[in-house]
Order: sequence, then structure tokens, then C-alpha cells
Amino acid sequence: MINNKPEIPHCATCGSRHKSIFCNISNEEIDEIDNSKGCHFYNKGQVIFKEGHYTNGIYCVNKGKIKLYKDGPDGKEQIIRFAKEGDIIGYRALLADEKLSASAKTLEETTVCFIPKSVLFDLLKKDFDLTQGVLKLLSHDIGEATKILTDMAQKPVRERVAEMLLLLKETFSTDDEGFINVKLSREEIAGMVGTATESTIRILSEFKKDRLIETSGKRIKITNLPQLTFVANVFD
Amino acid sequence: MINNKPEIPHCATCGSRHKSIFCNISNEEIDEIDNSKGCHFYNKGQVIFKEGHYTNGIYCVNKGKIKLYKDGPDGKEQIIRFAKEGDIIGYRALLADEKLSASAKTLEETTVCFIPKSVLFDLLKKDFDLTQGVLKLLSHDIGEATKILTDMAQKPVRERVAEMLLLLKETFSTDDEGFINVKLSREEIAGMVGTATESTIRILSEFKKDRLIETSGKRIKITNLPQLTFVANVFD
DNA sequence: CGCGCGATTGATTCGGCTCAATAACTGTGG
DNA sequence: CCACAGTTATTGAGCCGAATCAATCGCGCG
Repeated sequence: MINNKPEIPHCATCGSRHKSIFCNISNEEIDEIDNSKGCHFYNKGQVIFKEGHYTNGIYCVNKGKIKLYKDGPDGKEQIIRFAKEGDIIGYRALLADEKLSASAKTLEETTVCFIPKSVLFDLLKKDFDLTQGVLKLLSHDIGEATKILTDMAQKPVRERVAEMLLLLKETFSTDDEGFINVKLSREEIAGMVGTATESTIRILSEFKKDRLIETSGKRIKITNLPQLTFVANVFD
Repeated sequence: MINNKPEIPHCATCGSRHKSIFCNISNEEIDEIDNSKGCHFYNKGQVIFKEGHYTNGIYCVNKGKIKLYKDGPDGKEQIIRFAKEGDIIGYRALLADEKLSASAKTLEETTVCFIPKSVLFDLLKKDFDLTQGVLKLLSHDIGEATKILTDMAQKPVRERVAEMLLLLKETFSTDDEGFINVKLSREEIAGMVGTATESTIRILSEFKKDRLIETSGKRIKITNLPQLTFVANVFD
């Protein structure tokens, strides 16, 4: 399940660090992390952690893409958010001192580093800038979650699908052809939107007919951003 | 709108403090807050702050009950959470350095203290225990929000209504007659559940017929907790 | 080339929303 | 203390969005 790769990426040279919460930490702090962290490699579709378990550290994404999801009452997975290079996951449960509230599964080949709780708390105690960054991250997450919560409660599926496409583009940006840089099954998109797979497919087909998007297999390109934004009914 | 009351409650003697994030702070810190805080009194139904504005501090509830809500696309208010004695509100926006993502309105006569940003950050810098408490609070909030998000996306209205009743009981507990200690309009309950007012009423009527609850005006008593829990389909 | 899963489309059903009409309740002023 | 006006709660009827069920279709891959 978990393979330890021979070449462990070093934080000092980690290309994702400048995008991360650790972008401003000192060299000594980097060493502290480097000396204690672990590193794991995952293939596509592997589970990094499971909802309900405890974690004893946080995971920092070196490379790859991850979905965080909860299993709903009927077994359908509800995607909560994504993580990519430079993002961290697992911090919520660790900081709340609670069980993990979501599971994490890779969407492609992914390398993550594991930073133990003790090291993280050491750093937080010493480095208020880092702490402030974490406070900001958590606070921002809450804002996102409550926004989506409101959408789920009040917006029709069509608007939510449009909004999720915009969110995907924001999160993963586009390749040189304009396709969103992530491959998700229709079922996974449905899992973000909180709807049946068939409904998602129908609405994506409509969007194609209306020339708001193009698709090529799992790849999606937004071809009429203003109109799609209008359909999404976003007003902030 | 806002009335400054002559008698400002002192943190040192504040009955809510031991329930709050500030339960373990030192006497000097209490003084620091006391010397800089403001205090406001609100009648029922008054707005403390509005979504989209900025805040320059946090609000600590001395007495009373508050609903935090977002205005949905069609104007319907989606209740995000409640705050009562000892709870703080407004911290998300302050810590994220973003606009307020929700509005706050009193459900009854309420007294709140206002702690300026500078004082809060001063305390956070000095007192890691306090900071850890805030980290924990934020992390817990995220867990709650994502749980509700999943419910909204996946559970039918009937289950959500049942679950919200359980949540209300948890949050506000019951009086000596067994009624939940908060008065909400049907519209407000609908705003929690994310449904039409009529649907909420219908389901509450069913629950009454099935002897799961009793009502007396706006007051609600859960009379069959196990069965209501079953209907709510909660599994954690 | 055929197998099998994911994607797609169609038909049908149903939960929940909207609209509309009463009923009950709250506060207000006479 | 009562009558009145304005909410808020309740119930009913009809409609619509979205879920479910049921076939195909099509692509990726051995």
C-alpha cells in the first residue's frame, strides 16, 4: 500500500514549499522538519488516511493530487476539498485533537511527507508567523466550507455543477490547451456537487450543447467563462 | 441600534468566562482585555454584524443567544451556527484576514463584549495555550461544517430536521420541563435545515403525530430521543 | 477482438417546493 | 379587556427538479 521511495525530497529544495504554509520559515526550522519527517509514495487511487482514525502528524503534498471526502450515510462519497502540491492535509484532526473527519485518496501518483505532531507543535510554539499562517488557513477553510454548505442547501444542481467547474479551474488551473488540470470521473464530480452521477452527466451534456464547455474524455475545458459564471449564479 | 449599557461586565467576574476560550488565561491577561474591550447590548432581532463587512476585533457573548447565517442567492437565510454565553464570534474573518462570511443576529436580549484585534493578537503571541485553544476551536468548527455539508448534500429533509432538533438540544440544552432552551421561528428552523418553511412544518407535525416531539408555541420538547436519533440516521 | 467498467440517454417515480387559503398568535391602541 | 392588524403557523393541491431504474454505448485494455 505505502511505498517508501529511495529519494526522499528535501524541504530545502522542495519546489512546493514556497506555495505552502511553510513558505517563510527559517533554515533551522526546515532542518528540524527534514530530520524528522517521513515520506510516502502512492499510486493513483490509494488511500492515505481514513475518516474515523487518528493521526499523529500532518501530511504535506510534495507532488500529486488528492481528494478529501466523507462517506455519506448511504455510502456515497462527498468530496470536501482537494489538495495539491504544497498543500497540507490532516491538520484539522490533529489540531482539533479529534478523529479524522474525512478520508484522503490520491487522484494520481502522489508523494507526501509526514510531519510528526511533536515537531509541528514545536514549530508552532516558536514561530508565531507560522502559527498565524495556520490560523489563517483554518479560518479560510471554514469560510469555504460554510459557503459550500449554503450552496448545497439553497442552489439547484445546475448552478452547483457550474460552480464546481469554476472551482476546479481555480484549484488546478488549465493546461496549454485550456483543459482543467485534473482528471475526475463523472461520479467524482457528482460527489463534489452532491448529486446523482446521471444528473451531473445530463447537466454537463447541456453545458456542452450550450457551448459553455468542451470535453475530451475526462478532460474538461471551459469555453465560455462569463456565461458559465452567470449560470453558476455566483455573486461574490 | 447599539446601546452602550452603563454596567459593563468585567471579565474577572464574567460568569461565561469559564466556558469560553479564555477559561485558562492569567489575571494580567484578563486585565489587558478588560481595559481595552467594549461592550454592547442588543435587543432581540438586532444585527451585530453583517456578512461582507470587515471586523476589527472579535465579539465575546456575555449573555444571550445569537444566530450566524449567510444570505443565500435568493435571499433566504442559511443558518450556519449559533453562539451563546461564553462563545466568541467574528474570529474567522479576523484570523483569515477576510470579510465576514456570515451575519450575526440576536435571538434574544444579548450582551456582547468586543475585543480589538490588536489586543487579541497580543495575547495570542504571548500565550500559546490560548493560541492552541483557538486552533482547536477553528479545527472543530471545520469538522462541524463539513459534517453538515455532507448532510445537506446527501440526507433527505426528514433526517436533517431530526438531526437539527438533536443539535439544538445539544447546543442549548433543556429547561426543567424538558423543552429546548431556545425560541426559533419555523422559518429559522427551516433556515438551519436548508429547506422550505412549509416542509419543516409538515415534518414537525409528523414528528408530533409519531410522538417523537411535543411543541408549545415555539417551544419544542423531544419526547422520544432514541427514535428521533434513529430517524436522524446519525451514525457517529 | 471481446470483456468490463464508466459514460450516456431515456422513462418513470417521488420528494420537496411553490402557490394559495386558513387558522392561530402577537402586539397595539382604544 | 377587547377588537384589530400584522405576523407566523398550518394545511392542501399541484408542479417540477432530481433521483432511481433500466438500457445502450463507447472506450481502454488485456
